[in-house]
Amino acid sequence: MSPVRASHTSAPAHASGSGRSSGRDIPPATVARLPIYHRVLTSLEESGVLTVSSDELATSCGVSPAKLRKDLSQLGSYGTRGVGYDVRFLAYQISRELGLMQPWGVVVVGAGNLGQALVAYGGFASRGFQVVGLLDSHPDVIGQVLGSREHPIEVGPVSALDALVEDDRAHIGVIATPADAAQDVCDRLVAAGLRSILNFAPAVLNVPEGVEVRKVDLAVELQILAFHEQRRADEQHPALDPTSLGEAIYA
Amino acid sequence: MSPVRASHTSAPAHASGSGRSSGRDIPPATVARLPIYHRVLTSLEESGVLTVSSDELATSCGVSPAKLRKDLSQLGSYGTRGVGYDVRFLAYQISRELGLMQPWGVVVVGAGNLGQALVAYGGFASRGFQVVGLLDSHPDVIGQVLGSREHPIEVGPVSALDALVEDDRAHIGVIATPADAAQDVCDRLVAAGLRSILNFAPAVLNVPEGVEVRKVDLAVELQILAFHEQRRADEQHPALDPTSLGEAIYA
DNA sequence: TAGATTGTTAATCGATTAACAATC
DNA sequence: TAGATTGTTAATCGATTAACAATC
Repeated sequence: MSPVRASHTSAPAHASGSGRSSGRDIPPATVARLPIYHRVLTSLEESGVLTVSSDELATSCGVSPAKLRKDLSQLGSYGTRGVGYDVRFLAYQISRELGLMQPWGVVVVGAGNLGQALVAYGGFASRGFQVVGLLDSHPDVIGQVLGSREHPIEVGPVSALDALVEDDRAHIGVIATPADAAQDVCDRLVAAGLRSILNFAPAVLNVPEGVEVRKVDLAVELQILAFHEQRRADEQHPALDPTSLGEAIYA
Repeated sequence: MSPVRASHTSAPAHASGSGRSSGRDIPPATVARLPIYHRVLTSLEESGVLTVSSDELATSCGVSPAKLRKDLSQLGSYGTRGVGYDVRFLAYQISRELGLMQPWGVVVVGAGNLGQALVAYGGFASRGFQVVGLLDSHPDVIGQVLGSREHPIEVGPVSALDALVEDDRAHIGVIATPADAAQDVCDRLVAAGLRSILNFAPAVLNVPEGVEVRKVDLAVELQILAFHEQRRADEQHPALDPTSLGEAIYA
């Protein structure tokens, strides 16, 4: 059985051009949307849908048809004028572009509430990512078996990092520690050889050139929502701006 | 004791111009960075730092000095040429702009792994957000007491939503359900009157005009990292592109 | 052929950057 | 006054959008 990467068996005959995805240098904004397209396409595929137009797919993905077509055109000409896109083929091309043809190993550092929830969540395994390590520095938690019933995992020491990377088991590092430990953990991840980091800690990370850091920050998201929430309140009571609020209330 | 919003006691004498923040219509990209500036400023304030230059603050926030100054200038002229920014005053102005002068109530729907981790996390309360409800539709979990030791919370039925919004206790809705329940929960949140939603479910939400939805998606973040990870692998083995990989390996 | 839909172009919009005049 | 640093301007860059020629 040859690896999936090598076989283009799922590509229909109208596959255009090179196997190597054409465009090169895909805009970051496009890359950030590809996972959505991929998920919706996978879902359509499971529903037995064979073809979609850019209009239909765009609606399902919550983007404009123009944006969708522009994005997809970055990957190549995978649609058929007058017909639309072959669901299965397009899903395949996007998964190839995203690097989903192979499973990536994820090591989570920090086995607190968040780390535990992440490994128990199932969100990793379901999309082709495998949790290859759950590490913590606290002696009390090391050795505990956490994770889900299907994917139990024993908490290891942070010192296990190097071996995981060395053996090509870990490819992506996830920081799920408190903020004050984040930079130190980040430095260890980079020192171990990782170049892809997902940071859940509310901290700004310093990384050398070439390291890709994505950040997920609950407080930031809530504060952005608070901003809009306040805007709405302001609009409904335009007179009650902070300068005059005191007088307005206590007049 | 008058409400904090009404008193500008913390503003130093050099406060320029109106109490109402000047610029209006702050660019979304700027709004998204304000929480970072605010957090770093708060941290500086706690360290007893009185003044920062845009260069120092920018470095701490991981942005360029030009971008920082541009962002801050959207709020007003809160700096002093030749000196820098008064840490306390700037933190105050940003918190006012972000709507952090008042506590916002957050209702979390979905008391599974993720929902539990969120309410136990402490990330809410620490930044002026209060979890006013943890709701679920599953009879087994309703009534359970979850959350942290400091902030225990009983799981309630989803039907409790309307009262929470009606009583002005809930302002932001968080969706922590599986993907297939997300749209339904979203519809209920909107119907109950919420206009600010944070979605952790891997689903595209349809919302009416005027509703602000922020999305946090673990799988999306990981797939973006996978894309970069694959790019790096491609660069190191340029010959082993998918088209020729089979032959290359099995030659 | 007629109808449908893609892929691409050109225009617009917004965000970033660099440079510097204003000014503390 | 001299040195430092902001706030703003203008240039650049990237992303979005609308429109349509290409083509199935």
